[in-house]
Amino acid sequence: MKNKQSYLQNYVSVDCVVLGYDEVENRLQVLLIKQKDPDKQNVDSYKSQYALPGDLINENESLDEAASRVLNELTHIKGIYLQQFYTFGHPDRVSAPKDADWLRVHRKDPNARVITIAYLALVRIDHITPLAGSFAENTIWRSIKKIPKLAFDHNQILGKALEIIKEHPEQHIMGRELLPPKFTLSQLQNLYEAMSGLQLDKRNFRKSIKTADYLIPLDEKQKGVLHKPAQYFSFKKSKK
Amino acid sequence: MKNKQSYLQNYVSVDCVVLGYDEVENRLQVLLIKQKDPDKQNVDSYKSQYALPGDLINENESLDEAASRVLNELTHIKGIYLQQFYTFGHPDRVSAPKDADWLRVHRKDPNARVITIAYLALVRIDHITPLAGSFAENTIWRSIKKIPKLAFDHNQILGKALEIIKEHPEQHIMGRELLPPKFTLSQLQNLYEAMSGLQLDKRNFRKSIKTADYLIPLDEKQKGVLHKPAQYFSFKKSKK
DNA sequence: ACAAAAGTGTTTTAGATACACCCATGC
DNA sequence: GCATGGGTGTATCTAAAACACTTTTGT
Repeated sequence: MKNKQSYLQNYVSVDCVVLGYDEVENRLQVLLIKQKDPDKQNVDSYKSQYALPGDLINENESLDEAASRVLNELTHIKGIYLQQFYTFGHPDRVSAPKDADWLRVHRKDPNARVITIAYLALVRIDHITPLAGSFAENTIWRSIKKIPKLAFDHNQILGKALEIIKEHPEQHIMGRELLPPKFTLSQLQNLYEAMSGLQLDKRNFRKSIKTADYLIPLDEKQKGVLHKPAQYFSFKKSKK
Repeated sequence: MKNKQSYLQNYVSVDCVVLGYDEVENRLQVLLIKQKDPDKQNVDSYKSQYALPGDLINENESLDEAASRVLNELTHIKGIYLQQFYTFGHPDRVSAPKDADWLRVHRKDPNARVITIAYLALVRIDHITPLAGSFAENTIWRSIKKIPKLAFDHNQILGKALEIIKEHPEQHIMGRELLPPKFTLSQLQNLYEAMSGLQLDKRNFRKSIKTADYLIPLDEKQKGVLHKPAQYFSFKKSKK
């Protein structure tokens, strides 16, 4: 019987793709952290990079719990729904030269392989206020149209996340509080458009969302707008 | 800066859900291995169990490569397409009493956590002949309707795999050689039915698959059948 | 009165569903 | 001639797509 399993252990991390819906600009932004500069005296030529919030898992937590904890430690975001979507484990995924400095400072064994389970979350961008923590120097929202070069293989991870929400926008809208408790149908349509990247016809959109009966019409209208005021709606509570 | 990552390493494994389509019985079966009995003198009360083929990953292989290698080592199956579908990492996923004996024999640290990336493959059951290897004592095909109790959390992993193919049968049919190179439309319909678990109407099925143009009609018919001979078809080569 | 977004219906098209009989072959 | 599975068409329903004008408010 072979014994090759004896010492073959690996680092395991989680990475979080947090997409924030910016209703005003009608676009999705991704939450990135800027890696903290370590003491420059010790580490020459260190260049901090942007990265997805992510870190190694702890011993007695599930992967889902790890994702929540790590996101909280780096950005102080709490209580959002994170969904696992893919696992990245190429042997070289953290061994690009651009990442060497960070690893040298933050890992006992900078050359070790790291396998990462990627998570996806969608939030209202004005609903949470990230606050950098742990090794995050600060946090920023970046439009998904203008993604900088990220640490490790994070561009690839983000790309896969964006594919997923484009394919199934509807699955990521209900019950995620991406809109205020009371919203207009135009707001909802804008959200769908931002997620799918498509333009939708107003009448057809309204027909289709009324067929699927997500919505409760409210006895309340917009006020103070310089056009015909829109009716407000809210989501039905999930049927389960 | 915290250093908690220092020694926190984990075992990482891959597990393969290989589903074999049995055309004669028109059903899907899953490939299981029977864990090899170690020397009974040393390990009392060892009970071998059925399990999905899976093992720890090696150092310099990608996850996809690991899945192929592990499957080959345990069953001598080669060259089939394996697709990652979910990662299971609950801290207790390998710590049930039923699994303790196996771990004691096969792992340096039997209490260590193991995170596993699960893979899915679909094959023609008469197209491959598994041959047990490594710690597999033998291999068996079991109908997905009658799954025994499996090692670790493998029942859960298999359940998730079956959900996935039920939801998107069409994605797992093209280009997987689940049928002979020449096949009849009834054979194809049976395959869809086995994968989706649904009964389909013959005329409607034929209409829909001819709309989507997967198929090349061949100038060849069944021979020797005691009914009207069916025309053969083959798949178009993938368009890419 | 004008600007700005809200709101509203009909027609067309395509795809999904339901359904029943004749055909070619081997024995 | 009979048993067996192969093969075919139409009517209906539903969902998606295209498309333009009137309404209500604030200024």
